[in-house]
Amino acid sequence: MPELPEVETIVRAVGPSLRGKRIARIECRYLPMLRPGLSAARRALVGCVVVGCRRRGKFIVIESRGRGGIADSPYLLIHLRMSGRLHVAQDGRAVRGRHERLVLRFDDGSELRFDDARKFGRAIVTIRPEEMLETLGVEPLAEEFTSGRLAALLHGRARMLKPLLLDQHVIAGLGNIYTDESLHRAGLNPRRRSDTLSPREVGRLHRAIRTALREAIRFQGTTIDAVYPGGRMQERLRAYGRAGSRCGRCRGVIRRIVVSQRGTFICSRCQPLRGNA
DNA sequence: GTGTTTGTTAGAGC
DNA sequence: AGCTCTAACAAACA
Repeated sequence: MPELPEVETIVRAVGPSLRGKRIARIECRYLPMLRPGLSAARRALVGCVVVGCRRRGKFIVIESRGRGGIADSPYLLIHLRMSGRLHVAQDGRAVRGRHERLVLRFDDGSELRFDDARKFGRAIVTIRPEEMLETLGVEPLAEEFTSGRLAALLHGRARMLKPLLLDQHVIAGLGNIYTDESLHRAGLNPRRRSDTLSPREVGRLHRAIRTALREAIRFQGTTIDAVYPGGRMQERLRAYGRAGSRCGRCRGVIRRIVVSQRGTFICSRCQPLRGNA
């Protein structure tokens, strides 16, 4: 479950080593993951040079350029979903992952490898990335994501906070971990209706989302066993995955509940549904 | 076997 | 009509 901080970490790690490389070959071992198909992907991308690698929500956006100039810039969009992993192998012969699905080989012999145990991940080749990305909501770390902007998003609908924050069309990048972390830091109950928050509460939530995400990026994300190894944020999570342990703020106990079919971790003391200013 | 995860979609309900 | 919620689904693993 790589979320915004994990995807950002991957982009920062992989992006610089991708730029300037020419795609020489594409192999795909699980065809349903690749749209619109392997032969179309090869036609579009082979021979192109990678010119950019960035993140939008939980998407990794790889921009390339062919010989044809500005009109000829195909994109590869990658979504890791639950179990996707991405890394660059400098030597094409280095050990392969156990669930390797897609490999871009570059003309210098290095490879970009997409490994995905559960096959939910997707790779999309397109010359119009906006079509995939324009339905995404605001970037929570962008300047435009102000407290006022969040207030409008919350007050404009009457939904429970948790499913609202998880909705990629509203805010792009939060998943189960950082939604729970943000709500805990803000002292808000995940079942709280979005249009009942006071301006102070909106401000707390705004700050909580941004600090939780920034801290997670600083610690290179949360290690999720074999799915996403390497980050150190799991040591700093305050609610997610901590059922039974004490809340670091109020000495309450973190409990696991289910909200909109998702496992949800809250402190029932400092995240009450009512009576919280 | 059971539970867990993401995002999309279909259908129900208000 | 439009919004919201729920269930189902894809698939693997501990």
